Amino acid sequence: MSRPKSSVTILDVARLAGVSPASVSKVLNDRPGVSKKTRSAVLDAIEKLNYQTNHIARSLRMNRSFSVGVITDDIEGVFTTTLVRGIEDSVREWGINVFLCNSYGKVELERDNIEALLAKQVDGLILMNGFKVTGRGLPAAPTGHIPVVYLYQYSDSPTIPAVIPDDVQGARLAVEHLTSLGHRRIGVVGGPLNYEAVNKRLEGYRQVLDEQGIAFDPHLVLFGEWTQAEGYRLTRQLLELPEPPTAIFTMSDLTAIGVAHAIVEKGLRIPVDISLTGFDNRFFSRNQLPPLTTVELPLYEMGKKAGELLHASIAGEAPPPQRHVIPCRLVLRESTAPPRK
Amino acid sequence: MSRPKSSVTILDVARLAGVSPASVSKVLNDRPGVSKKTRSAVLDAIEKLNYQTNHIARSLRMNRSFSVGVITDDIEGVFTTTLVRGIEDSVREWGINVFLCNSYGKVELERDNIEALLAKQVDGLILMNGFKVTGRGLPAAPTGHIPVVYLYQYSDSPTIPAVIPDDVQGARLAVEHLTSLGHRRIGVVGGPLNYEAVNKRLEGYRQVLDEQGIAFDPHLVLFGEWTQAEGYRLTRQLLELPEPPTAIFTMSDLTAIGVAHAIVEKGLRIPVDISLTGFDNRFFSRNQLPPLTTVELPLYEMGKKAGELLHASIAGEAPPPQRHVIPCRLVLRESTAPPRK
DNA sequence: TTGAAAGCGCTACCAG
DNA sequence: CTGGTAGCGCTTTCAA
Repeated sequence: MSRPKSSVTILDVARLAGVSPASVSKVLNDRPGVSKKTRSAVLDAIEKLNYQTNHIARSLRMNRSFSVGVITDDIEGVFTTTLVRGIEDSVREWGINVFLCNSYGKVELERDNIEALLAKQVDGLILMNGFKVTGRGLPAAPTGHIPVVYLYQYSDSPTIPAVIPDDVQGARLAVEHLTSLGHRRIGVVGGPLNYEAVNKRLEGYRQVLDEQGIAFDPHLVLFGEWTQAEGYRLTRQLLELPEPPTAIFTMSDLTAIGVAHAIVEKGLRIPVDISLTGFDNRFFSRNQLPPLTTVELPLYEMGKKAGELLHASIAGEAPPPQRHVIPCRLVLRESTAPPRK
Repeated sequence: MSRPKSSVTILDVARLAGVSPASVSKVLNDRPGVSKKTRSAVLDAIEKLNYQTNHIARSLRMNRSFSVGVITDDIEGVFTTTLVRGIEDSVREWGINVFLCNSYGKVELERDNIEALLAKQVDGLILMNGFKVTGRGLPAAPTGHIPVVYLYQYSDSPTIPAVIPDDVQGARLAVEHLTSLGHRRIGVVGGPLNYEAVNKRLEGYRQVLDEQGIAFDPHLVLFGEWTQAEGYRLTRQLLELPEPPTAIFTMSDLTAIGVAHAIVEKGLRIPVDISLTGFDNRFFSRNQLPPLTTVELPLYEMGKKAGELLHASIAGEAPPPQRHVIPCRLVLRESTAPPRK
């Protein structure tokens, strides 16, 4: 059960260098007040002994663990790993490691995870969500005095900053692209209306319409589940309109597959007869026939931002507790073209 | 920089309960040698003060951090998160948390990560891989005395146990299903031959052929990249054979999409004219037309097993340093049927 | 500039 | 069964 304690300590280094442990510590932490001579002696000894800091001891003393916790509702969610990669890349620069926990979206598990992470003395917490419907209030357990940030998750709490994609701007990107091509009748195949993201994207759509002087036609915008089947169903509806759209703005790449099926089935061609845009830039969208023009979510950047925010809070710089909105990017492929005359 | 140390310690508990810190510790750790009375007094005090163990202090004292490190080559790999979920679920039972690190497949980064994790005094390490070509030797940095296990990664090191899927058995599942349906000419669209998994799956294929008294026809088995395009290309080749196969065993679901394209393009129907099986059970395989019969990789179970193995090693039960092969599962859908007579 | 010493919160030994 | 106490490896204060 107990493990060998072979490791060399700061004391060993001090002895070899002929100085005190205090000086070694100063060198290790780049603190002032140590002579060139002492410094190099210490460095030599560290090298010679292959000394490695024991972070546990340091953590106990400093009351700071140099680790943060990340709790996700859905570790297998399609957006999760890119977000985590961003977090990891940003905090690693500060010598911080991340504990990853999965809560399966269960409150009790989130509570257990928070408590476990707190006991491990994490310096901060990121609560993350693949695709959450609406904003959320406080975490499932009190998080004490450590900073918390929400990632891909609207925050209802005034004290907790949230990092989210700019859904309004993302939608604008797609719709502006379509209008600039000359489209005036642009259909919308959206997700469920109880998603904040769906409302934001709708807002972006309407903004562009307004700016272009295009009247909003409610028959042209339909909402439903985030599925292929739903995309198919809604699109059939759209195509049966007396005056069908010449382009369709879809709010998810997965749904867009169903949209494409319905279009093709109707004997129409993409993009000649009808243009199509997706959202998310999932891996398969480049392999669609034709390759799908879509809006890329800034997942990696969001993860990085969340890490930076958390680090800033840990370092004491209170970040403005607000929404941090990260812009999306348009990925042009071959599913869009000017409308037929 | 320094944070408030509001936390209540074991000493506070001891004082309130009117006992010694030693007794509190015993209660906390379920150690024998404490009377019912003392025990309940302690429990009361813990409750009253809302005491939370400081794991850092405990770790320093016990030389054991109750955390393990997981290093992955590719955090965004399609198999990664399910593996991690398995690990997490298994080690959580033991009060262990996981540090997740991404090495991008770079040796230097793996080394840095190992060193950082060692400094954090992790109790063990799991090195994980999405889809690695062949076996690997030692980790990129010495791991000291802590146990290491490879996950989804063949091991060339006699001292490091590896958890891998049973590719032979998985292939057998698919091919036996096909032969039991009556197929005798079964084509193979495989991945690159330098992958261990590809060779194993080929072995499974040949085993079943042998058992069924079907002659191995080298013209029927083709290998190439793990892509859709390659599946398409190889299948066209297969279909131009003087005596084309009545079924195709594909070694990845992604490739199978290309295979299906080639079949349909040729005017053949799945499964009426030709049966098709995939491998991996990726999320999209159920949405193929027709839904794809495929072999599911036991990713979650593999993660669990790796966690268990690691925990056993940490607890001192030296695990047999060998391959731990986890069986696959056949997912029957609609892309397979008896051959036409 | 240096180092002696006091702990951080906990566990484990050992004497009562 | 109980509790006093040493000490895990480190940082930090403070006096020299």
